[in-house]
Amino acid sequence: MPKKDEETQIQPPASSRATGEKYQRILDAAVAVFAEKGFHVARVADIASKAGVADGTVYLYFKNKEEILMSAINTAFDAFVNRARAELASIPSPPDKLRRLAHMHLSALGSNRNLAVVFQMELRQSARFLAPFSHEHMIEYLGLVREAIRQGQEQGFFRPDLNEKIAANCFFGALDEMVTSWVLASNEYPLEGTAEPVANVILHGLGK
Amino acid sequence: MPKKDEETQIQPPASSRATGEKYQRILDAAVAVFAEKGFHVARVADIASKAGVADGTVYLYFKNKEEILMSAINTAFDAFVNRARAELASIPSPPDKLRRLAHMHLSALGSNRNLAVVFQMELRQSARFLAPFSHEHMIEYLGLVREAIRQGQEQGFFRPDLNEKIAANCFFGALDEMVTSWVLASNEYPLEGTAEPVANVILHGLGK
Amino acid sequence: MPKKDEETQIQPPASSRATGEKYQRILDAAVAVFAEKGFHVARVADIASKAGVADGTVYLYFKNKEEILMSAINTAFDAFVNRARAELASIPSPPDKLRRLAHMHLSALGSNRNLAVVFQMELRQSARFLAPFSHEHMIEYLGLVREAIRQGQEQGFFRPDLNEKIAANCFFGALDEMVTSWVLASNEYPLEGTAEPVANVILHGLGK
Amino acid sequence: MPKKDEETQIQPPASSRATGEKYQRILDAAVAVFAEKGFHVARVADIASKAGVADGTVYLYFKNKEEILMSAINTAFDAFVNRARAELASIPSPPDKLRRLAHMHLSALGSNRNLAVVFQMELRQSARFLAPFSHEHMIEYLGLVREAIRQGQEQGFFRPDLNEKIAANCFFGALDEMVTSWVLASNEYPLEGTAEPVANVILHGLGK
DNA sequence: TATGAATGAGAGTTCATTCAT
DNA sequence: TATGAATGAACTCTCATTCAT
Repeated sequence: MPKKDEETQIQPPASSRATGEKYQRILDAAVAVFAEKGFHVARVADIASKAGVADGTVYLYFKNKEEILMSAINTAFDAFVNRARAELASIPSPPDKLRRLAHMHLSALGSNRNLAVVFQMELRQSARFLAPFSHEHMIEYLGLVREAIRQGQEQGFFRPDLNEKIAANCFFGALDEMVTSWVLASNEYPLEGTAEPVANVILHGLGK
Repeated sequence: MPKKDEETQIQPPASSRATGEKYQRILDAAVAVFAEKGFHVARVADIASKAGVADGTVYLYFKNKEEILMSAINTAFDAFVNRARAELASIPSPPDKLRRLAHMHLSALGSNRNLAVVFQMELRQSARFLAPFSHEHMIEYLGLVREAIRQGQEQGFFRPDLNEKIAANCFFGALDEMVTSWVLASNEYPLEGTAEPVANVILHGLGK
Repeated sequence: MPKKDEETQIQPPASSRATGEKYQRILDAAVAVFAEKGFHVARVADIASKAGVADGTVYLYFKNKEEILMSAINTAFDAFVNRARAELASIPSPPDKLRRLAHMHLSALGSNRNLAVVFQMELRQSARFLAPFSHEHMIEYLGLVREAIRQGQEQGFFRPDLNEKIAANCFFGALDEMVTSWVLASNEYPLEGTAEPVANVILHGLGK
Repeated sequence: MPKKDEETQIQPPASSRATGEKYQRILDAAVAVFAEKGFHVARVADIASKAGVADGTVYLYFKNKEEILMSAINTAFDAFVNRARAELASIPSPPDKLRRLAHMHLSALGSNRNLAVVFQMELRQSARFLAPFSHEHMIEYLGLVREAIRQGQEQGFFRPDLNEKIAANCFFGALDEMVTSWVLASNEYPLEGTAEPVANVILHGLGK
């Protein structure tokens, strides 16, 4: 089980000031404000104010408002995909890989509600209208899923006739919907707790 | 097989039947513009221009920009849920109900790409930040799915230990991801064509 | 002798509203504000306020602040050069042409102090940093001067060994400096009144 | 013939002789940046960067951005007027004085294009909107010209009926226009080379 | 109903200047 | 002296909405 909080910690790029302390504060504030109001309604002044810096200071760390969102998404996504790839490498069984991914996915977003809100609410828009960089991450993530499914088919765990892309979408879509549902829910419950039943349904669905 | 094009036709409210033609033109233009630029970036002037009316005319039919989006979403959602409810009533087998829903879902959005884009890109935002009315539709739709699942459990088609809400999320999430994936794809393919394999995976996953 | 006030009237482009009334008010206000503060220090809000319109209204008539300045300069310059060309055509004697140009030059700017200030203070900058269009006018104007000088040389009025471009610069420079000097002077005096003595010096200087 | 390069060298005030080197570097950088972008568009950071110092360092030598421009203009103007006064004192003939001034004027600016650009583009603005100190220099310079003209009239070289101020403006205006024309020209040519013909025209114009 | 000119609040971004180090 | 991160006031331009015609 990964340490939850660090999982989704957003890290400053190497180019930043040594400490990155203010960078981090602005990024955290931005995620909170984006989560509360949505990217377009959020004002840079809100972010600065929440981060406890002057408006202009934001622009010492980020080129513009869009870059703040992109940084938040990309950093978290990057970290997640890298951790996921590393962990999967040490798991031989394809079904176990998917089960592990389900846990990681729901744990990562379940441990940082603001980030989860931003991912569920802004990621699709950003994939379409902002830098398509974030979409690359998505493709990479789905690539991990597809790889595991392919291996599962080869090793006889999953039905070989299933279209691998559709299967991956089912897996990802189910997890994604769990997060959306959790984000929109007013009552709090541990998101990762739903990983097993979801994995169960999908793995069973993929199996023979 | 449902008649595709009419499925997602947005209907004017009874009060403006007389002028329905212009109402409809504005709504269609709005969906196209929202699909192209996203709600926040779209300008009311774009919509008016695309609808071939003056800016001010838009406000004779809609209170404000937000109401245009809400009308588009609600009208389409309403129509879809009503049709879905009606169709499901005539299908006795719970698995067949879900299979039918998958077809309707993917057919409805697959037949109107602009509307699909708006649903996939704007619905979540609107559920959170705009009138939560659209979320009601979502709950209603998921209610249909849950009902079918519950019946399937009662009738022994599906595993009785599955949490019905989670199962519904898996079903809906898988379909939703197929649409998102289709919307973001550059190459064109018939969305409804993926209904069978997706239903297959999920139904198999729910089964014993 | 031309009617002074109409000489420097700035006219709206054909594309404008039929009346151009507001266009004209904004342009006049802009010239006054630019004259008072200089282009960069002048705020669009100053112009709008002085014109008695809302800030946004300015942008219904001009693309941006720079275009306001360019319009003011180009319109006045255009009108001047066209009038000058027309008048010169009816004057056979080259020295009389230059004498007439001196009067027109000083009369045009002497009848609209704000415009004169803008020309003397902003024209050079605009020639360098803004659209070089205004510089084209300058070249056109100097072309008229050079043409008259060339004719004067051919007809034996002026020394044939004088470089025509340098001679034109002397003529224009002398007039220009009279305007600058008049603009910077605190005491008021009729600018056109200096046309004769200036023309006298330069024409004498060009003569044999 | 004067030594060209030193002519327009900007000197630090006595108080900062010790650190004159950095003072000078900032001033030179400022002139270059002002010449390139114009005073208002130039950023202090540009100047600091070009001078190879930190932004804050600029403020150890100058009170503000405006003072940098004023210092550059005043220092160069001061040096020029002093040299001019000294040289004229040793020239007995009024026409020769003017001829010498023409050479000095065009040589001084012709030997430092950046400074020439700043003088031609920014001096008028600064005379009006910034410290009127630079205007004092102008009056002083024109005073030298007027003095020479007056002497020329008394000694019978120039027509006695000419208004001395207008005559001085013709002289200065012609030179000034030569500089402006040279600054705006894309092709390079030695500015001082135009001193003789210009002086020729004006002196002839002033003569009997 | 329909128009579209006019409004004016609002937000992102820049940059001269300061000051703790 | 020198630095450069931080500040925050200021300004251009946009656009949803209104209303006189």
